[in-house]
Amino acid sequence: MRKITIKDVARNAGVSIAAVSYVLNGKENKVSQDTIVRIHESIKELNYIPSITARGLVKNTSELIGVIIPQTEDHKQLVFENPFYSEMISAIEAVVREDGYHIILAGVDKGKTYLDISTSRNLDGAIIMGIYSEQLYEECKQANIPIVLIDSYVHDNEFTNVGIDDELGGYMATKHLIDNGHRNIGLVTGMIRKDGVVEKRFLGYKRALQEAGLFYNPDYVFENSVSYVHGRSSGALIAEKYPEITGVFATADMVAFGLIRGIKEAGKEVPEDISVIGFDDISMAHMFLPPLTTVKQQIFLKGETAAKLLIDQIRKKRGAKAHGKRTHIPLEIVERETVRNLRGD
Amino acid sequence: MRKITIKDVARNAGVSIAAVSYVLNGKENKVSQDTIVRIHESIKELNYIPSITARGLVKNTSELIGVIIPQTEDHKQLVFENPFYSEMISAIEAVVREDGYHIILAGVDKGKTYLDISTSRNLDGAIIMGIYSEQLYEECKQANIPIVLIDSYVHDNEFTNVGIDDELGGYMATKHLIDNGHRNIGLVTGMIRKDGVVEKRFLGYKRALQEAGLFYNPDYVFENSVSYVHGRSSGALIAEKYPEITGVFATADMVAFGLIRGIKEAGKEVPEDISVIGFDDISMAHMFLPPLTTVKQQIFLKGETAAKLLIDQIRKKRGAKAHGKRTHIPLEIVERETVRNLRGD
DNA sequence: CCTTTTGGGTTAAACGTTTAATTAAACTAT
DNA sequence: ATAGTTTAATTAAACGTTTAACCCAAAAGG
Repeated sequence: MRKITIKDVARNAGVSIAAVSYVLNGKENKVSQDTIVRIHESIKELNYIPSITARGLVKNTSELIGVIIPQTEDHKQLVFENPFYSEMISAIEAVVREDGYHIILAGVDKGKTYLDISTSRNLDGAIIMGIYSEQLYEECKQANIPIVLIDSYVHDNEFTNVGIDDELGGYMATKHLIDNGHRNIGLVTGMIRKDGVVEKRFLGYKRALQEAGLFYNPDYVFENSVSYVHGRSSGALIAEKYPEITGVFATADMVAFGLIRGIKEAGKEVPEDISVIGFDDISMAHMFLPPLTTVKQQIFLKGETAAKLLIDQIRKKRGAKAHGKRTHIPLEIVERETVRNLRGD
Repeated sequence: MRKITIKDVARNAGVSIAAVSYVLNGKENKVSQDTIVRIHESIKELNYIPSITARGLVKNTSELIGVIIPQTEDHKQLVFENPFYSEMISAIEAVVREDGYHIILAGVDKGKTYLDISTSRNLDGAIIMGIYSEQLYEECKQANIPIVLIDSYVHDNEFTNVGIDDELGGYMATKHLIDNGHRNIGLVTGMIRKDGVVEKRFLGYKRALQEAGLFYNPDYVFENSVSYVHGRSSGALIAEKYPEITGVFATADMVAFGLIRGIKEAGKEVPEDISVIGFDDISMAHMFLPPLTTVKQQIFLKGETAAKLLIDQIRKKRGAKAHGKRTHIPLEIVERETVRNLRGD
């Protein structure tokens, strides 16, 4: 059966197309009460659903929001190993749905660039999670739609940022270990890239050490990828070769899980022999055994905040562009069972 | 700066709009070699990117694929607690991207129904995960686009199904326990609904019991939600009140995690006192401590398969509609450390 | 009673494409 | 040289909306 269009409704109600469009758009001062109800009846009767596509063409909108998330190395899959992203997406979807937007999920490929997606799809806005090449940010500017960056430290007035104070987070984690009497503290982490979130956490780690008058030992930082496997091998390594290390800060919960596994495989116990503190508080953290002590970032709130800021910006399009604003979601230590208090002994 | 359209390209290349469109669509027999290159040059020069929206209007396509996933009870969030879905989505996105499609992610709300989304967005196809109300399936038929259902047992020739043999899975899990010498076997599971996946697994559980000449004891099935918390409370309950139970089949890994926690909290050990087998093999299963023995379903393959089938159907639109086909992804037990062999003793 | 305003409606252009129909020129074959 | 065919281009309608511009009748103001 043919698709019903505004034309059918108009005919059915015995009015012009324009009249229908006016009531669809709530411009009710243009139409008499009588016809309004007549039109509504026809809409119901015919089960008419307007085409967002057609509307988009003339209004130059799409009611679509792009969500760009990191991909695996081979550019094949979206990086969902870390549930972190899913939780955030869930939050984003929830808020944009309220305003009739949908999210389109995409990785950015070699061939199709971000700009391609944005302009060909006529995105109304985009949320970009993670860190990418300079080129991508350039493209974003050209795309000329509201964009909010999550967990990125590019400082450009074009973009709104939401994230956490990673330096503080690193500091808090390390300090928590120190406060519990640890003095030789390892750091296991992904690649420390200039202006990346892990660099900030690393900086926080160093600050806490310094503040406590502890010596920063580069040998104690195990830098590779933010992954379970890196955690696991580092755990084994630490347990076997660094008996003096009593506490380790893993810059992501996933890493912490691997770390604990590695430590146990090497015959030591957590937290009896080695304490571990993670970062993120993904939902798995409290389910893990032993339940993971970690720096909690409110993932859901983060996604929600990003989405709200984006919607705001889309709304007042040419209004006050929220220039280079950066919102920080608060952090908090959640103590569970992987950090031992050396002081109490 | 204004958006560049096909018109600009045409002007720049000194040809008609139609000519440009023809080369864009590879109908190169309609255009001379000379002009083809001239047009390509203009495209490059102006950085022209075609509007999918506009094209969609005339071709009646959107190059958009809807992915419907379950929501939390309150209909607020997408159900991402279970990483299961994220993994599948990642797979789906990967394959549809190859063909230039994007996925739009949505929960189905009270207000906006599935049909609304589908027709207003002019979806080219949809993948629906999980089980919904009759009404939704009715709407789907009316929408009249290719649809593939993942993990659903609605039998209707309109839909292509991909899933696993849940009955067999339940059987395999239970049999594995039996083969390891267990005789009193608990089942902890979500609500057993007619024609739902958990019902099938439950049926498999009973079949394995029966086949082994074991008595089916309704008291041994702990039916509630597929969630960590349900697992946890059931674990405590089993450990405390059912000393005769030595093995438990949890119908989802998430549940198994909770189960193990509950058992340990009640002072018993896994697998020494009670063995546990899960279902799914989400990536967390091998990271868990102890690593979880489970029935592995190839989640990624499942998503991939669904996506491929959908694309196929979209392609040969009016061609052979893959009528009511059901594809089963193979299952396999992966033995890790939560099932104890009682026989060897 | 004439002019202006207002309410309620319609017409038609525009959004950026695709594609059927048409035309014009250049070849082919006789 | 003529008719027929092929090639390469253009024109214009169509897709489903929105919205500025226009129109007319009735009400309001003077």
